[in-house]
Amino acid sequence: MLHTALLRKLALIDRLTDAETEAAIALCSQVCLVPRKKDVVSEGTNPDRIHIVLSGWAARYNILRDGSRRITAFLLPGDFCDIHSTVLHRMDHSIVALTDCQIAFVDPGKIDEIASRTPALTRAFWRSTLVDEAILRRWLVKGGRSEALEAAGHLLSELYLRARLVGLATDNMHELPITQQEIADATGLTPVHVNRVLRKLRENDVATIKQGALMIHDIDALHRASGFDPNYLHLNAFDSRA
Amino acid sequence: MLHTALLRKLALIDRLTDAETEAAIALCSQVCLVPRKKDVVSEGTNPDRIHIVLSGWAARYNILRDGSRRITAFLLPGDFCDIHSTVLHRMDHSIVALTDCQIAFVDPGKIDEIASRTPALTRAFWRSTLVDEAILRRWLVKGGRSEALEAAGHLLSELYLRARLVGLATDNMHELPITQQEIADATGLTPVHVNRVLRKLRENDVATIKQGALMIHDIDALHRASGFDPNYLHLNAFDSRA
DNA sequence: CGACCGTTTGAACTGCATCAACGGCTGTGG
DNA sequence: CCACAGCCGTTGATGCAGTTCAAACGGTCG
Repeated sequence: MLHTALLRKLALIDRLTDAETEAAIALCSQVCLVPRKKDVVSEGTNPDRIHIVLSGWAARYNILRDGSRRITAFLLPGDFCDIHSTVLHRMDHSIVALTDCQIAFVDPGKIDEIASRTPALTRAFWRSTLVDEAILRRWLVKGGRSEALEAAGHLLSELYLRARLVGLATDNMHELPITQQEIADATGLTPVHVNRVLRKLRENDVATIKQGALMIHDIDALHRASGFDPNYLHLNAFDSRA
Repeated sequence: MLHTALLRKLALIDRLTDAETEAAIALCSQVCLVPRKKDVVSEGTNPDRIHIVLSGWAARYNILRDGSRRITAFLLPGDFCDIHSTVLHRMDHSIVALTDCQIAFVDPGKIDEIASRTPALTRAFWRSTLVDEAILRRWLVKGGRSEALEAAGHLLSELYLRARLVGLATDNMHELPITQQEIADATGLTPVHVNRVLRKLRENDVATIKQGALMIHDIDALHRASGFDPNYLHLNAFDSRA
């Protein structure tokens, strides 16, 4: 199903009733295809639709003054592109499809409507935004002049876990449809150095990227090498609530 | 007034009725003093209160594996410390008072109550979170291996503007009660290099930090040098709404 | 089969880190 | 009122992780 990933993600975040689940599915009624390399939303525009990734991978990015690109988030199936535009009027960054993507576009009014009718769903959206913020903080912590291997390893750890969460990964591998250039844009390294770091991971039998797939040989070693602690993804957010 | 900064900030974000303003003021009824260098909230805890900075400066931070500290946000008067804890159960970072601070602590239930009674205020809080997220993204963009002068200059530009917004700055100067070490922790540079960068700004008659105050001699030069574009702070968020 | 895109490897360079020391200001206790 | 301690800012010398430039290799698609 197209909306599987979204429901999986919401289910992880909060317990939803059948009615709320229905409401979430209803959001995905209008779908468009965005081909690889094309912007889903562009900087400076004020989109009149909220976008949700249903299939494929996308990325949030800014173009820097020197023309290079900085990726600030990877968007997997189930992720919102721009709830921001419900309240902030202008995109301060762009979103590009890294693979061919199926994107649901939703009338912002519908979100407002949900906000008033199904509070639990609102809380789930709200929570999902806060998790996005936590991920951003973690990227900031990992990016700031810490070692290149740590930054890249951490990114792989996060993507692997997030892919698993929405059902995109098996025990020790998943599709990783991103180039080394894109890993470089996300970590702030050069593609050349990303290549060397990935080679080291391969040589140490930690993880291998081949033909668009990530194979993890030793997840513990990967987590150790990159200081990865999944707590920041707040996966058990609702388990611990009364 | 203690709550002036909070009201100024909310007023910038959204037009509020008198009743909503009253509700915001009511949030600040319980205040405690947190002395400089003491944690307001600590990582790993699940605070049962939401905290709002009323006076003084605070910072969000994580301790890295090597023992160093990474600051991920500066909190000025009017800023929320941890709305997160309304929905996410566990702090994945700490918050420390950089100066002696007056902090309002609010029962999370009160926030929920406001959410149902005064939707405009809820939207203002929501929007303020999204601005925080935008600031994080910008830090990520500026931090990722761009030049040290750009990173430091951008931080000063942002702090100056944010200080002005809540009434803490005059035309070309404001109190900047943070050490070079703290600028280093925020930019991912070493204190030594921060010092050299600040010297360069001073020598070029761009900006000077002296005795806990930032004097800006040439704001345009500062913005140019650091590629600062205030748009990401979404200051005119509500002006452009219908 | 050629063109293109992404990956891989090498060689030389550099911005920032690291280590180390000193100077100035502030507060504190004798 | 002075002496000392501690914190913060400043400056110099050296080294390295990652950049930059350049070139070759392999798969894939029209």
